[in-house]
Amino acid sequence: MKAEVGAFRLYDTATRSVRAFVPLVPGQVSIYHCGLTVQSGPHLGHIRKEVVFDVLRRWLSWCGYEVTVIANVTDIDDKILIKSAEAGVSWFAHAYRFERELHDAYAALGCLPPTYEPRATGHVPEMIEMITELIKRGHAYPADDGSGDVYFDVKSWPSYGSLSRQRIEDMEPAEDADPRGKHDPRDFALWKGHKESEPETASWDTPWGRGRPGWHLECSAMAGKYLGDEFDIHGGGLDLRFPHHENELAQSTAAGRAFARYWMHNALLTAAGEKMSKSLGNGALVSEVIKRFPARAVRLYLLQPHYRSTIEYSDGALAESVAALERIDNFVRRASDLVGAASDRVPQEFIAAMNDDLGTPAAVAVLHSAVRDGNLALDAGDQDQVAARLGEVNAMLSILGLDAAGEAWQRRGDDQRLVAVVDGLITELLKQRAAARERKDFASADAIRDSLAELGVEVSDTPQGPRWKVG
RNA sequence: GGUGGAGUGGCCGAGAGGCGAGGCAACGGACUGCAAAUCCGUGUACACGGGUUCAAAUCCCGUCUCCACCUCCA
Repeated sequence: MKAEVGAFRLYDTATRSVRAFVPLVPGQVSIYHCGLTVQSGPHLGHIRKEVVFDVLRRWLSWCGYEVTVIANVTDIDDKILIKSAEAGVSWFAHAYRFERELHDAYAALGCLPPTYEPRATGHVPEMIEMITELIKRGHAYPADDGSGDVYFDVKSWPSYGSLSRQRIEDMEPAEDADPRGKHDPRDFALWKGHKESEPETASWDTPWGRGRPGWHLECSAMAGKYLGDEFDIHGGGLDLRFPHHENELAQSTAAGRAFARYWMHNALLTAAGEKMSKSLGNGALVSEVIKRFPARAVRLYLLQPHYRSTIEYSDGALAESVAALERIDNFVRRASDLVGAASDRVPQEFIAAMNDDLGTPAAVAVLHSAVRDGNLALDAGDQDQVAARLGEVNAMLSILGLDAAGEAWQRRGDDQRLVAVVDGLITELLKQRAAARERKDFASADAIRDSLAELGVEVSDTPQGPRWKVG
């Protein structure tokens, strides 16, 4: 364990305060965060959550904890059924297609895969077990209207509303005002009875008739199955706090489980002043954004603000991150050329920043300052200092998931022999340019540089000789 | 109506009573055949109005604007 237990402090939505993080089991951390409903391609807001929890996981791992991360996939819900029907494909094909897109998006943004990613449809027995327990304890009831729905009885659970600090009496009545078989309009569905209009494959047998999982229940059931009755951190976007997380908390505790010890919510990404969302159709799809901006710069863009601050999406700000990352990469390249590999070392200020509720803004500032000091050492030709700063920069980049050589960014299929050939060809051209410069034939030298530039190869002269990169 | 959160320089974005985080951009300089990269220098910012204090972006009161959630949104 590199870090002192309790050194990491985390904002807990349930208590609305930053608390020392003390895990349930010493040396281990269990995290559950709500994954996506795979009804359409992920936008930048969705992936912000993945990046935030990826950094949390990397940080806790660096601190020496053994981290288990469970992120579910909601592969059945109203919207999946509706959209798949519109598209004329089966609901499971529709869900799986977007599940794959989600995986592509995490990988593109350098997120390590969760320890396990359970699907809702694979956990019906666990849900039935939980509903049975809730009915037995008097906190749930099958609908009176014979629909096959099963509801949670919010009035039977006095602490309902505690996570979001809302009182049942103050809640706005539901818009549709259709009480169906509910005892109270605020009761929510644990299980949804099968409807004639829905495909037969989208329903499962239960003691209450055929039907399908309710959204809230599936997370409680899966968190319980993989992390146990009590676990450390439950996360998700701020918009899930109510009703989703409130309902999960109510169900799980009403079923006799202690559930999450800390609730962590990331703020949302807005576009033109409004929440980026699937329903508004204003989402910048990850797949589109990474065509226009390097994915690592997108990740840096998402980590420069604190995870609890709203980010107002802008191309301009993203472009700034591209420039900032280029400066960091330039240092790493120049320093590595000079000193080769350097041993990792994480600065104390970086540790302090990360321990303070995952303070990535201050952590990134420490990174920039190490880069500046490293550049200074490079200009001075101080190899020891260059190596020291390079080791720090690499270590910090790795924790933030921004190290270009890290496993999350490794592209498969790069042909190393082809890379060697290209390097050889360009080096040959650079030799000719050097010869031209030697005889002060700058016109020829510039012509070579210009023709390489047309191919997208940027050449720059350094004290160690010419360097090239694909810009 | 209820519950949270926000308004900071040209831009992005931290901080939360006392030396102006950091980045991007701009301008000036050093270096360079020219560039690029890099470094150095240049800024009297905290929505508005009051108040508390030796000292307020930060605390208090009021006002304005914006965002999120209030039954299947990350």
